[in-house]
Amino acid sequence: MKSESLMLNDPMPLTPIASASQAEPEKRVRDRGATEKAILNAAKALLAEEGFQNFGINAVARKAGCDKQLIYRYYGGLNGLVDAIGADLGTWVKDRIPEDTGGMFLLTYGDLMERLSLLFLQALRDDPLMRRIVAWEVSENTEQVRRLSDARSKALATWLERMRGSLTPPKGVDAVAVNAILIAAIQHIVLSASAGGQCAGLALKASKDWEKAEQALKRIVRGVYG
Amino acid sequence: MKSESLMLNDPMPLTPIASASQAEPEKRVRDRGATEKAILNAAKALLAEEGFQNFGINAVARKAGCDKQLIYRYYGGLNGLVDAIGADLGTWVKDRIPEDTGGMFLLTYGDLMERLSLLFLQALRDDPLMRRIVAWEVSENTEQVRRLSDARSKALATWLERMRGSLTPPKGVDAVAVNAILIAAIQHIVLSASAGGQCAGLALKASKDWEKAEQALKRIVRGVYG
DNA sequence: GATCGATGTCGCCGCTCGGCGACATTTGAC
DNA sequence: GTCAAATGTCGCCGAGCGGCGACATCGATC
Repeated sequence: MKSESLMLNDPMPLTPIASASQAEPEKRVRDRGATEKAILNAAKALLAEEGFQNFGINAVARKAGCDKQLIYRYYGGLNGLVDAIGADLGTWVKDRIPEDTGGMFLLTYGDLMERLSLLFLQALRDDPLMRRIVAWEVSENTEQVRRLSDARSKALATWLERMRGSLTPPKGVDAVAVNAILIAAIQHIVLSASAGGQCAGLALKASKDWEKAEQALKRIVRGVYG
Repeated sequence: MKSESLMLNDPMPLTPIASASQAEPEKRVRDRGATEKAILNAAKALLAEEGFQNFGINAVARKAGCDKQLIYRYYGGLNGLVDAIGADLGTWVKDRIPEDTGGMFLLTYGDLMERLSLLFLQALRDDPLMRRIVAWEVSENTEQVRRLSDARSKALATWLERMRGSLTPPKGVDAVAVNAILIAAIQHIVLSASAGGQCAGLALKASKDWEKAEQALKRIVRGVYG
């Protein structure tokens, strides 16, 4: 309105909020795709950083630096946005499949499960979003969390499947049940550590604490699978 | 005000809420001790039934059938009330120590840990409040939850200590770390089952599902402790 | 019977939330 | 240039929250 000439290529257009005080928001100009991505990324970041407690329309919009109305328009509300996060979780698998076996030959199912356990432990430790989702899963049973949970368990299952290759568990062991317990253990250990820095009296802060935990985990895996 | 005679011994005094339509609240008449207990019980019940999500001053007061102001007066707010719940958790130990060993001689550390694992699993399955607290612990790291967490881990530690007796773990095994992982596994399995009826692809609804889980747990314990 | 502390009740405050209608601005097709 | 659709913005609504001040009622004591 206030300019009748040179309205194109304005080097620093109107910024409703002081431009230098904010960190990331990255100006977008009427680019729906970019805005959608910004919203999705904001949602993932918010969930990873703050947890599901303060996860809501208003908070996501604030973080994305856009109006919440856009979340309704583009994702149909929080549920749709959560679905989008879930869909995004599918990419987790590819990122977590190492090319080689770490210079180690996996000859037995025990070899495999030892390696998978440690890999999964490390992956969870490195992935705050995944951690928050796991914590969410055991805390609520709403439609939203169920969808996320489905996506996550599907991703986990295909990951395990891909890594398993052709190795089969020893006879006489209920591998599904045993592995479920191992996964449960890993998830809870990481969640506990992440929330309180310890689990059942075992400190989990320094890397030497984690070495102890990994050692114990290996012993357990070897105990069942040899 | 409207009665100048017979104001004592009124058979049904003023009930601000219809008396027969409510379930439990149990009329109290200016009995501070009873009111305090009612508030504490309401808080525990609310936490156990609804989880920590909707746990707040208003909800507790509603459930206790009293005014929220009393929670401030008697407990100094939610924090004090949570402390009271934590203190109450100490009684958990006594309730969970069986008199006999279930007709079984605990000769080795493996015998002991197998039994303790199954006992702990069952105890958690039977105790919704404990479950909610565990879920809370891995979801938040606030002052409130830290206090509850301390109380719970203390209770758990003394329980283990009492049950352990004079048995000692085998040499060469980091029992603290291994047991932390076992406890983590049990807690997460129960939480997962409670929230979604399954864990990592293992269904956990029917009692035969649980038998599988217990079997696997036993194998794992025996694997490390013999 | 008057008094006063203990106990219980009421209603307000400021805030955030999810949800949405109404409006402003830009872009692109014609 | 025109105009409609796409995109972004503003502000309202009803509800619930934690917190608390002010008030009502009861019971014991003198």
